[in-house]
Amino acid sequence: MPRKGVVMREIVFGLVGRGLERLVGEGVLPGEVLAAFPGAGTEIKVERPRERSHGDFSTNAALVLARLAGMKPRDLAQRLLSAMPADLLDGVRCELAGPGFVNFHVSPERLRNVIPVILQRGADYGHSRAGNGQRVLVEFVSANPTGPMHVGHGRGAVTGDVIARLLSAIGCAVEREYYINDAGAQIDVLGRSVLYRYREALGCPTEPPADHYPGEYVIDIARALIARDDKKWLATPLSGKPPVEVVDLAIELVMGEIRSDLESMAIHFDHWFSERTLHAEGGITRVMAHLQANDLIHEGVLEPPKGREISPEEQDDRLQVLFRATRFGDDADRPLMKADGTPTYFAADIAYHFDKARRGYTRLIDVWGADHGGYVKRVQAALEAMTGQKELLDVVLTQMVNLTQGGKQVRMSKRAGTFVTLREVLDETGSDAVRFWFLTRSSGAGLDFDLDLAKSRSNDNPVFYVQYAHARVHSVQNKLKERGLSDEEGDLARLTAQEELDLIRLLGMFPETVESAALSREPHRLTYYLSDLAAMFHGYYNNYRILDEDPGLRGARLALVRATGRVIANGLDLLGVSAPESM
RNA sequence: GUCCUCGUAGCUCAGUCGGAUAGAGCAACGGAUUCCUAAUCCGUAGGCCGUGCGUUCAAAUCGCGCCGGGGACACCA
Repeated sequence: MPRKGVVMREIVFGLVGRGLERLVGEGVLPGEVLAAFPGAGTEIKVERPRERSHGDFSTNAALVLARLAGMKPRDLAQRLLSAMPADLLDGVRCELAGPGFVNFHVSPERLRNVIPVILQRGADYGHSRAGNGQRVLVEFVSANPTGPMHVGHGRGAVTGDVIARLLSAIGCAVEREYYINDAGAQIDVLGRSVLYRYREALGCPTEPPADHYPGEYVIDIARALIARDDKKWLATPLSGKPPVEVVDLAIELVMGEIRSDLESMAIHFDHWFSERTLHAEGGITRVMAHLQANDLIHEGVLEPPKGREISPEEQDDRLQVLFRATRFGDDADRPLMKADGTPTYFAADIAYHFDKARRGYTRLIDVWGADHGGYVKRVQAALEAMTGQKELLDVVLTQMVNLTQGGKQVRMSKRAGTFVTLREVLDETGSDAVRFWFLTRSSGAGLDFDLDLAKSRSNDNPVFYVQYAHARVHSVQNKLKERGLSDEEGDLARLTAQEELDLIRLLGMFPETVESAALSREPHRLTYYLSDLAAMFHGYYNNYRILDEDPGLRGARLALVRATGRVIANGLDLLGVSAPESM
């Protein structure tokens, strides 16, 4: 009898692996085939067939290896079939199918085994060690401290946080980091914007600075500045660099808002990394020296941008310091120094990412808005230049969020200061709706967020749909007590209906869903899984009485229902969404 | 012009980094309620997977070329 807790998929991998070993031993196949299997480098796969009649698992091994063996695929498949060890075959029926697939049908007895496994492992079910203890740093949000978060930032926030949760679940050591761009030109703009509103509030208005942030929040900061410093800054000019004391207060207040928004969505960071520390601690000079020493910097003239017309006056023929990004696959060499002698944002970003690498993470993940997509190559290029490591950094890009209400689009414009903030949306719909909804699409696809639907208590609202499935699980159990029915262990063999076996199969796929969502950095896979699971459960619930009079059957169905509730709860937990027991 | 991204049912999108007869939700149409929450479910209909070539035993998936949408393209971040 196979051990409880061993995932079915692993057993099938074992079957195929041992079968191949034997064929190698018999000289049918060359030894190399074993080196790769079941790693990533092989074409040989064990997968879940779409078609149910094709079984629970299927392998293409014979199709892939037919040429190497000099045999027809079906003949090789037949050899593989007879080479598989009988001791692992308990409850698994294998057959040759199609052009040379070997299909594995798992018996109902074996399938049902997952129910006690889920109930035993509880909150741990779905967790694994597939991540192999890797140290991963996920950097996300990193919204500039120049204004409140908008919904687009929110999407990045949820995406990053759930990627981090998923990676933890598969056994990675994950840390979350927020990069604060608290140095640079946009911060000066913020400072001047505050001074402008400050003078306005004190009754000494001036012309607004050429570039300024129009939002209400700037006025709030100005008021706070008055409260703290009174008229101290009235004589300060609105051009040039604003005083540090003013800028720092502004950053502190804006970051306070951002932190509280994140807090409302239960997003916690391990590190808040300030760009200023890079400048202060010489990180940038270190990077420049390193690049210089490796002949990765040269002086050159920047090619004019291709996308727009450049007037002759605008044209810049100046020699400047460029990083040889083209050596690492980027389209152009990128500037490291501004005309005023200060480093570019890119230079700081190299230093920042190099700093991450030096902290010893085996993997870096950045979540950016899609509008920064053009930036991916150069940062990856720089990181490779600094560390010699390729593919250390994964960048996940999130597309825009369109807010709608009653079918009409809610217009957002940062320039006009009328954008709808994340805070407003959170107050309107709540964290659960926002978190779940932001993951109902792959991050690369645009997303419509319907404010009305997201807070509606209807089956059209995917959040409620899944949460309600969970609530139902508990509602049945309450009913059981209410009626004073006995809660016996039940006989799982009584679960013979097609719907029951399908539900059980789906429960068994939860761990691999978590794993694939984590490894591919695609949290939406989990969202889809939960919606499917909820749908299947609702269907089952509607067509079968859980609280049957027969205690044996009742107990079995209750176990299935509880296992389903467990999986939904675990899944929602990975999404950071609550699993209410009643609604 | 270059790079990124997307193109799948009327609409919004999945499709597990090549698998066997391409899925879901919404919308449309037809049903289910003396019953554990109808906040739910069941059924019908709907497709040249943008397009052409190529790679392969096998392509919605990979490569190249077009077509179309979105985004990014010098010392802003």
